Amino acid sequence: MMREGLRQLIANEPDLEVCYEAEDAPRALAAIDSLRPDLALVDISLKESNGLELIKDIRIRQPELPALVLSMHDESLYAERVLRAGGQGYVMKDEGGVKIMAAIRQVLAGRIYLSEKMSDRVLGKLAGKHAPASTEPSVELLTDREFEVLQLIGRGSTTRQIAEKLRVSVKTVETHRVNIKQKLKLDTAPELIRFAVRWVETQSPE
Amino acid sequence: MMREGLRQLIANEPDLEVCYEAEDAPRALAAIDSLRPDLALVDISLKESNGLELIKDIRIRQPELPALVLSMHDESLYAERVLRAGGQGYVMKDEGGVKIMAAIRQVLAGRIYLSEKMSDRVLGKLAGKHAPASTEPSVELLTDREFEVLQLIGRGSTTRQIAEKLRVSVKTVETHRVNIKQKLKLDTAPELIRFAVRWVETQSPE
DNA sequence: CCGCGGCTAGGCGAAACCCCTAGGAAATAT
DNA sequence: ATATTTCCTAGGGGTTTCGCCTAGCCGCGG
Repeated sequence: MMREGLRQLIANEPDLEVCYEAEDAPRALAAIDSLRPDLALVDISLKESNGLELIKDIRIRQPELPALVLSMHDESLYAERVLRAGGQGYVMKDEGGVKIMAAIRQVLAGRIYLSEKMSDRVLGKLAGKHAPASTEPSVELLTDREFEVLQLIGRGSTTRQIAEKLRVSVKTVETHRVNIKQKLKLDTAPELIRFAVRWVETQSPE
Repeated sequence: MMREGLRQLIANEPDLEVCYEAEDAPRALAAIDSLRPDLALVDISLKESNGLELIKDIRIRQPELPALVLSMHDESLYAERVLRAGGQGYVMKDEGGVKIMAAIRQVLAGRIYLSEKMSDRVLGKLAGKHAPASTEPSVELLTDREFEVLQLIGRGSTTRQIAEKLRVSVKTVETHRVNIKQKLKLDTAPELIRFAVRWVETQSPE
């Protein structure tokens, strides 16, 4: 149904045309090879395989073909991953037809599309970069001590518990937290904890 | 865009008509009062207020008006809560037009609609055989409001932000947090956040 | 009618958060 | 060799949240 609405939206634009709708990634790639579209709209909420791999495959086969990702998630992490995978834009499904069309046209014009709040977060980190060398965000900017604190935060420790474990003052831990937030461009304490929890999870399997 | 596709879908049915599309819950309720529709389609995507409250409000105002919930989440917990709140059905947005129409017609016919796997789970649970085998242990102890708070915590919101979003006092949110911690047997605030983040992640996998 | 669960919210002290500054040590640049 | 930067440390002070109280209101069910 999502696709139906999207097709309708595009069909209303006189200068745009939907040349194919793929059920899955293999068919999408095959169609891209044969039909040579100007733009690929990728739904990243696909169960069964993920859209990021599809974007990477598209990038390999046709580096010039821009990919605009439609997602139902509003997480900046996804937007970052999309850009790192080589996608040209990221727009949420519930954004409304106007914004989606704006995204489509912006990407067709060769630009990157991100919603404002996303671009604020993401742009600074990986603007212009096309080398996906580093896997995770800028965690590597953290010092050893900050890194240590981040991990303890990610395990659910309180500031006091961290201070005790590291044998330092609570004030010191607070300073580390502030520095971590700045380096990771996080605004609030809950966001810091959330990031830490996620990061710890990705680091240690299970 | 979602709405556009949905309207298109319904417009293609000769015997069905879309009488109104509401931007938010208050407008929806007002329109329900004046237009007296045969069915309410409720988007439960939980950005901006929540659909459960809307369903309850609908139930109060017009007990005979059936509500079919459209969601992008596929957790059985949602389906259960929807039914408990008085909804007549639960269907996922990416289900395809055919299934969505089937759901609409089934609910219009006075029946409850659930996807197969959900009805299996929900009915099985009500039947007494306890085969949860999924999700965290005691999240189901939470009330709707607590559940909502838990999700916002898991998305990295501060207490204040949650209070603003839910339009209640900070104190109320704090009370909810305390109750959640008790029910989930969590000791500290960071542990609560950690749990919430993990739980939210299991709801919308990458 | 009354109780009970759920949502609401205030009081209050302690803890955490946030922004500021700052010293000493080690690494790095000049 | 000296200067600068970086890192770890930590305090001051004001705001916010936490944690544990109590408590009113309402709808539902015995």
